[in-house]
Amino acid sequence: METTLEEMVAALKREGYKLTPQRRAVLRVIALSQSHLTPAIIYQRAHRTHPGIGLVTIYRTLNMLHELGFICEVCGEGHRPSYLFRRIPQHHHHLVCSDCGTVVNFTHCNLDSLERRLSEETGFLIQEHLLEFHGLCPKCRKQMPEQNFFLGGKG
Amino acid sequence: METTLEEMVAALKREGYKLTPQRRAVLRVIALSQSHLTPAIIYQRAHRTHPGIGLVTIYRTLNMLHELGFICEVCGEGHRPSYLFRRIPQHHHHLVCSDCGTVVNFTHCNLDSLERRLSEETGFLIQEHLLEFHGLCPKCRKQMPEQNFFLGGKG
DNA sequence: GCATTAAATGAAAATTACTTTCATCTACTA
DNA sequence: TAGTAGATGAAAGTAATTTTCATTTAATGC
Repeated sequence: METTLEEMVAALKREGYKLTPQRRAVLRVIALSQSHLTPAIIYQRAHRTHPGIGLVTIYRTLNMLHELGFICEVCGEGHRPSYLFRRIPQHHHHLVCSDCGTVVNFTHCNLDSLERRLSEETGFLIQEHLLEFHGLCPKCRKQMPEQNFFLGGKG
Repeated sequence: METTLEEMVAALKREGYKLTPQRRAVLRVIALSQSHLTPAIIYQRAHRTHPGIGLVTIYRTLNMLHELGFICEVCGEGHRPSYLFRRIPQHHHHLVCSDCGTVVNFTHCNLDSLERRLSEETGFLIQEHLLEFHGLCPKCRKQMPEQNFFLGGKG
């Protein structure tokens, strides 16, 4: 069901990539986190178990993992991309905590009928969609009770 | 119904901003385009009617317009942000042509029930969502008939 | 119209995020 | 265990954006 660190390792080898300690370190950081991580954060963490790792290696490993489909990009309104272990292989989207960064996956976006309607109305050939929900996870919600009154979106 | 260039100009003045020829040039470029534009493209176009305009001014004007809510950001999977005249003031989303960049707005995303379900299931307080459809507009679709066979999303 | 002034501008430098280059190293294969 | 293709990291390079600051100018009041 859920992709594991071991499966990632196996896939890397299968695809002909070498399994270096640096790559292991990056994989570990990604597989252990429930949040979306920037390259800089991944670098910091990987550095703890593997001092001497270079930021370049982080970028290269992220590219590789993205191409292999093991990580997702979180977009969050025009800022720099951050990355996330793709725990479930099927089509899904993310519910992102804007405070701590925790991400919950959800499948069944039910956008098919909307997609069909838009396609008919506009003549567009729709190829993909991007959907993300942003808010506060239960923990962060408790820590900021005043925020609970703010229910408005961006309009 | 639709926001006009004149309304933008009026709002700027109302908010205490000065109406400089540079700002006029940027407003014009944005109001005339049906696509999302990068700062670099806006710079190029504004340069035609106002040679000597600096790229810094583009960035500053875009920030201002974004804060005032006159432009939307288009995200498109982790790349650099590009901007778009917010023609309709209400909550809406974008259908973006991945070839020519033309954007069609649509309201009624019908995400309320999904949002409620997710909120119940996860305990998240959902504050906003990000939704974009990407595909080929009718014109570009005709120009690349071979693309019509590619209907798969990112899975 | 004209002086005043706070805000806006643009050149240049600084910053940030990322990519490329290249000499060295190392995980894997035979 | 040697050979080798692929991986690494330091350093340089690139691109996008921001900051700094001296100069200019749009709007206001006279």
